[in-house]
Amino acid sequence: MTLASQIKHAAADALKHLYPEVATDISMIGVNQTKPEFSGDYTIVLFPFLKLLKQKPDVIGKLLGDYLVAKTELFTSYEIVSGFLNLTVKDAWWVNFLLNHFTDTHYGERNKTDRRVMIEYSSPNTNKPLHFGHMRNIFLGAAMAEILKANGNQVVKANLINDRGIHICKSMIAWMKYGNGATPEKAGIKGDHLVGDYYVKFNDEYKQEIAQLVARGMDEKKAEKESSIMRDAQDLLVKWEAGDTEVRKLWEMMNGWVYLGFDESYKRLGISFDKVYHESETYLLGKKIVEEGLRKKVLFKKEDGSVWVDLKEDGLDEKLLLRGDGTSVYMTQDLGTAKLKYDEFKLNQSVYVIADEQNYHIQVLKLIMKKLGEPCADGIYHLSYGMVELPTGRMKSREGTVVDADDMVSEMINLSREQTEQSGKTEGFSQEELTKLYDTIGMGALKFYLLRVDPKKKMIFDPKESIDLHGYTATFIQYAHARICSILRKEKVSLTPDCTKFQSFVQTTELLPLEKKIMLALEEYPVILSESASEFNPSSICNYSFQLAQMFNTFYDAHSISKAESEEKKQLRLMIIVMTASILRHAMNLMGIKLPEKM
RNA sequence: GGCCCGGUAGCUCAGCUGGAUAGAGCACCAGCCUUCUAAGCUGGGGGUCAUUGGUUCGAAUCCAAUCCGGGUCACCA
Repeated sequence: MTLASQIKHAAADALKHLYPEVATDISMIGVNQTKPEFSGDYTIVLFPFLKLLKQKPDVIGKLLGDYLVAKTELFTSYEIVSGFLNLTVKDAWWVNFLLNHFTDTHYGERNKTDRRVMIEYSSPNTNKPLHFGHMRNIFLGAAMAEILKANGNQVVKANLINDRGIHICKSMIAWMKYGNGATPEKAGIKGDHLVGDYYVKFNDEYKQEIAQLVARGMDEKKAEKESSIMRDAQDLLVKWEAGDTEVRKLWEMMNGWVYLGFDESYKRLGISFDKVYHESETYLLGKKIVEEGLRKKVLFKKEDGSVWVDLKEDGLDEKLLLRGDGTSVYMTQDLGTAKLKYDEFKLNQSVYVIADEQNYHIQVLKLIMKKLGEPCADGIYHLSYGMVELPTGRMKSREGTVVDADDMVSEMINLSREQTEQSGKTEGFSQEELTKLYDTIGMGALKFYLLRVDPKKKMIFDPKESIDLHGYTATFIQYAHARICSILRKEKVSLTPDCTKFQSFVQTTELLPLEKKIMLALEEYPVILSESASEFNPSSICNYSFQLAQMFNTFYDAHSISKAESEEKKQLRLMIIVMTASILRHAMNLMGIKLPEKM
């Protein structure tokens, strides 16, 4: 149990003893960290009790404070300041806490349970390379997977590849018309980029054709339908659905190029999946569910043969589930995949990392599953995140106005190299070590940049401004960690000392405010970790890590560790920094960010 | 128009289960390297927490209305 909740319970017990005739409730007790301008560690707010206990805050505070100091082993003293009871925790408690946990490299984690969670993320289309927005999705998914694991869940990381549909046919048509048999090898570029270029090419040609038709006096709507290149793409989709061997062969070849490109990008980003679904393999499954729904009369058929669900009583509209010609729509395949995931892995929860523009879609998906009586319905959770936009507005692959993921990674690694060289910190590293270091710093900065913001908020990224390596960044945390490692190296203390070391430590001198401040933060980590899981928000861990690193840096400047005032202080501080480094490593590992021992 | 999300310092964001004088980073100004890594530290200026009303001992936080921005409401995915 955390210290804050121990205090809460102690206070609840105290109130029961002091006011046995009044029914006090633990939920009334607010325990916060004491503001730095007052003395004390934790504060109990007294105002909520005034009415109930019919006494002044000073009276209640004195009774409560006296009781807590006398009857618990937690506190040395208290102070009442205008309705706030500030409690000072015994130094011995902190020292004991430190001795018990400073070598625990899994501090804050919860025990494994049987709870099974799938988290689906990335889920790319195979007609274009990954861009900056996809990276937010990917890092969010990967970080949440690790955070959920650390909180005891069994996690399956899944990727659903959107490998069929009209958008892929567009790239194929453009390649056939203008490609002259180009391949990634011949062109010397990654397959996903090559295919993406033809997707852009298609749209350029499409727009031109429409412009020409409109110039000849056709209205725009009609022109969009009459466009020959669009018709070609639609014909291609029909052939694909019919299983035309030539079309399937081309489709397989071009998708193959894209997969190789994706694999390379994923590898560079340090991302992996336990299970990969392809929409081409799952899109038919939904039809069965729809037929079942028709039998159960949950769904209905219109005259033209199309199948619908009526969501009016839920405040929504009618939603199409199957076209008149019997082909499936986006929702159809999602119904199928949702059930497939559930049946295959017996999930308690199925998390979808998808941009907030699809809030409505997922809401409807969940609702339909519920109406159909599918048990997977309750477990569906949409981790909805805001889009990454450019200062000029949304990124559009079609128009080629995107920040490319591969380019961004290269730029970040370059930037970290430049800054390292500039500050003359390359000494003592081999070329190989430097390459690794630049990757660690560059990728760390990139991941942190995208994870430090609350997922549900949209972000604006200006490509003209490079991502900073100072201030609220991964670099800052990495630097603090490297500093700690440097001290430990010199003191010949392992990053993960064996737990018997320091056990003979005895504390005789009072803890300094800065020492206690860091310990307070260390103690809080488990709460941060579990909240970030329940709220599906990695940014709170970024925030916490930055603050902890900042506290260390302040401490580092104010007090020496190697040359502490006494051997006792040195031992204490070594334990503090061992645990600080350990938590920073743990927290950043969840984000997929590595912390170097030297930089 | 209906529904959903957002609006906090010049910029990017924390804080939101109501609590003490609203916090960081960037940028700007002034200091700090013969002493454990200055990718750092200390201090300073900078705020009508979109607006108005309500709830109460107390509101950035809860409620209502309004304004602004975005998303969505396809036989696209």
